[in-house]
Amino acid sequence: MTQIDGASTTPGYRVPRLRFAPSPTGFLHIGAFRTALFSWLYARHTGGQFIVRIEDTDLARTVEGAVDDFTQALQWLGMDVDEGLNIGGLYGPYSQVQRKALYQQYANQMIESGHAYKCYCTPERLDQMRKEQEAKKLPPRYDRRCRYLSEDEKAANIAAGLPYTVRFAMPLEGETVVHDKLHGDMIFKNTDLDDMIILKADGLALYHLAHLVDDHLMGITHVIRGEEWISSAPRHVQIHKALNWEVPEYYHVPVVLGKDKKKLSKRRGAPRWSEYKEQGYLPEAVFNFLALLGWSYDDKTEIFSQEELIKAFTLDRIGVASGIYDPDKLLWMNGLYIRRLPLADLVTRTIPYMERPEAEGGLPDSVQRPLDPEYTTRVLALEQERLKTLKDAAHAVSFFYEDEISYDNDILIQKKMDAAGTRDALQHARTFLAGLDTWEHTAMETPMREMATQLNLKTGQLFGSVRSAVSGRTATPPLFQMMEVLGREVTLQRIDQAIARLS
RNA sequence: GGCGCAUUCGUCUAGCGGUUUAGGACAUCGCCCUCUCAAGGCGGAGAUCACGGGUUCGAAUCCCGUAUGCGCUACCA
Repeated sequence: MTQIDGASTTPGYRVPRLRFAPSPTGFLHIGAFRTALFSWLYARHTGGQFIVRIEDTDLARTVEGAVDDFTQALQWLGMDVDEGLNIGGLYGPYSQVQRKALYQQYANQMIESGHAYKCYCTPERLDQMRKEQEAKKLPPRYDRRCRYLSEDEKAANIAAGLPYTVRFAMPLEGETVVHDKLHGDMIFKNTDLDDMIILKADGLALYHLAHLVDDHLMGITHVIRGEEWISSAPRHVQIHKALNWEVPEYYHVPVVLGKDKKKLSKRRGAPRWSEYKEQGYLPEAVFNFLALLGWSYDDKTEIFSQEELIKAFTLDRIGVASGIYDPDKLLWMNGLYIRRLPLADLVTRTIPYMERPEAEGGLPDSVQRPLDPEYTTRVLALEQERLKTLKDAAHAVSFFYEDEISYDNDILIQKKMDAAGTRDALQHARTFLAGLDTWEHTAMETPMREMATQLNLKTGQLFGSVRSAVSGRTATPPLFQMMEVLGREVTLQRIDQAIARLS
């Protein structure tokens, strides 16, 4: 295996190198990508590199398809990767199972230097020890039995071929300082740190060793990770010392909490990232929203394009307090991004949602696919500012496409009106509309306002009846523009049907 | 239990010793606009800056306690 020591081959100034290192143990929710986003933004802000590495040392929990899933997520969010699995790079491989020998090499090195030792304790003994400690209300911790094995005992264990793990020999006194750029210096007593396992009995490294070896070899300069790692950070600092390696800059960012104030997790109902795609959220809106989850620019700016974010993003403006993620605000932001979309983009991006089967939130199955892009452009022009998600469109505009609309007769009859009066009003409207020279909304409004006056109706009453007749709805885009798009034939036909319903 | 991190409107946040009667955004309420629904505009309500002590002429801002929340405490990451 040829490896390049990234940290030592580039003396002096190093281009920032940051990584996203998920473990493929499940499908990620958007909170998980927020940390990746910070790394990506900083890499792009500084002209550095963004690396993706798979932390797959836990074979038992590895989930099929997980790597594909987050690869797609990065793509969807527009986070391009400089090095990583399936892409390659100078510091590969980028999957930890393929780097097994490397971890063993450094573990051995530490055994030789006295910074680590082989532990022959069985899982059963460990379990029992933990139970006893808990019963005595003591902090559960390895009792370091194998650290003090005599040479004879060691030889006997080796001769017997006993399986072993490798543990890190933590300093027995003193303290460890973790320099964190967000939290400042965090000081830990070494007596609170135990001799954790760094190599499992099967020879594979644990996260504590593996991530650090990789970060070093891959020349990672800034480690941005969730604050759930703070507790183990002093252990990582100690391993760096034992290996005589430089500690990267740590940024422990707050976890994202759900409504229940617990760490966002799939088990607690946090949607997968793909849910947002499926529901018709725009990746640029999700990206913007995610960036604001624990990071802020100033006291007012919160809408940023990706380019603006790259320009504005600095690590020092990441906050330290955990925040509850607010789906309402994301929904608002998505609506805002939809409104700002050029119409042509909106159409091409919305049509796939509309063409989905009815059962999946698309238009009624009776509507012919594929949709006419030109007609749909005219339809969506009227609906754009009313949409919160792309998926909303199908329901909002279905009456533009249906041959038969169904509705309750009650909605035809407006306040302070009766069936006969409504029928009469619709008849007048029908006659007028049928006689128009050109079918343009600008030609409709003024005459119909006059008509309302003549009929002794409020415009709201007349327009409301016509609206319901033509759409089967009570909430629609502006009436005349809607009728223009529907066309004369459909409009008149639907008014006729409404009149028939009231007879 | 131990160790650690955090604590400004319901929520996200600005604030880094005096410019603050604590600013913005979402949500909420009201008004305006208006053919409905939105969008938009204007305005209201909403935070004794967790609490208690210090330091200082002066603290949301610095220090120390307490409380609460969260995280870690695996041959998981």
